[in-house]
Amino acid sequence: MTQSSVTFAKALADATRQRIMSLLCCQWLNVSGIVDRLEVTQPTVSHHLGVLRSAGLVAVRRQGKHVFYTLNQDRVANSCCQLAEEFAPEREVVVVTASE
Amino acid sequence: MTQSSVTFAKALADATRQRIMSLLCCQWLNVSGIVDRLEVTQPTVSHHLGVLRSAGLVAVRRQGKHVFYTLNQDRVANSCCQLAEEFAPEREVVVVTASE
DNA sequence: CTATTATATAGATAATCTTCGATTTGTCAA
DNA sequence: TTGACAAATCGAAGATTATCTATATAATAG
Repeated sequence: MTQSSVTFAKALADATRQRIMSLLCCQWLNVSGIVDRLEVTQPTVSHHLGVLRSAGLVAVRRQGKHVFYTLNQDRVANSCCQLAEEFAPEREVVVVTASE
Repeated sequence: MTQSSVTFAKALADATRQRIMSLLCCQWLNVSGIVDRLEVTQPTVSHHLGVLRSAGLVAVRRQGKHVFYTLNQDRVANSCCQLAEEFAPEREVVVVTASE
């Protein structure tokens, strides 16, 4: 059991945070863009983004006044595999790498 | 974002619970057996087992006065894949099924 | 430089979670 | 049936977390 596997699980252990992750999954969005799509305040979104950032799950890019975030899918995929390795070692869970 | 993906993440979002999961990973253990191997009390272990049970992550078997638990690796592996599908849809995370 | 807009941080509150000691429930042996 | 042991539940204390409002910081336009 590693520290990072607890950190990863904690980062996913909240419905609002998972909704933010879904939004950031395949696109860059700035904070206001996230706020517009959810029913929580801007500081709440910033808080959750901070948690995701601490867990290393998002990439950040500043552009003028805006700060854009996106989910780091590689980190998510690898962390999922790591969890499976720890707690389902008799199964084999892998990231399929496109062979071309 | 499904309900179960939050439930699963919450179940893993505690270090003590992950330690219990490690213990139950490849063996059946009764509650006292878990208590002996950790530094927490019996009610605490029972509580965590209840959380894991609610999340459908453990199998339970009563044997006389003892109640034995083991981790359901299939559930863990599938839940990990489900998380990856939701939050890393552009990666492909799969459970490799032994081809014989 | 000042006003405006976007985001982060601070501080407070309420809810949730972890843990414990005490008690109850379940199971068996005598 | 009673006594002993295993596990679950209860109830409370303390810690952590989620959320909000208010405020501070950062960036830009004028």
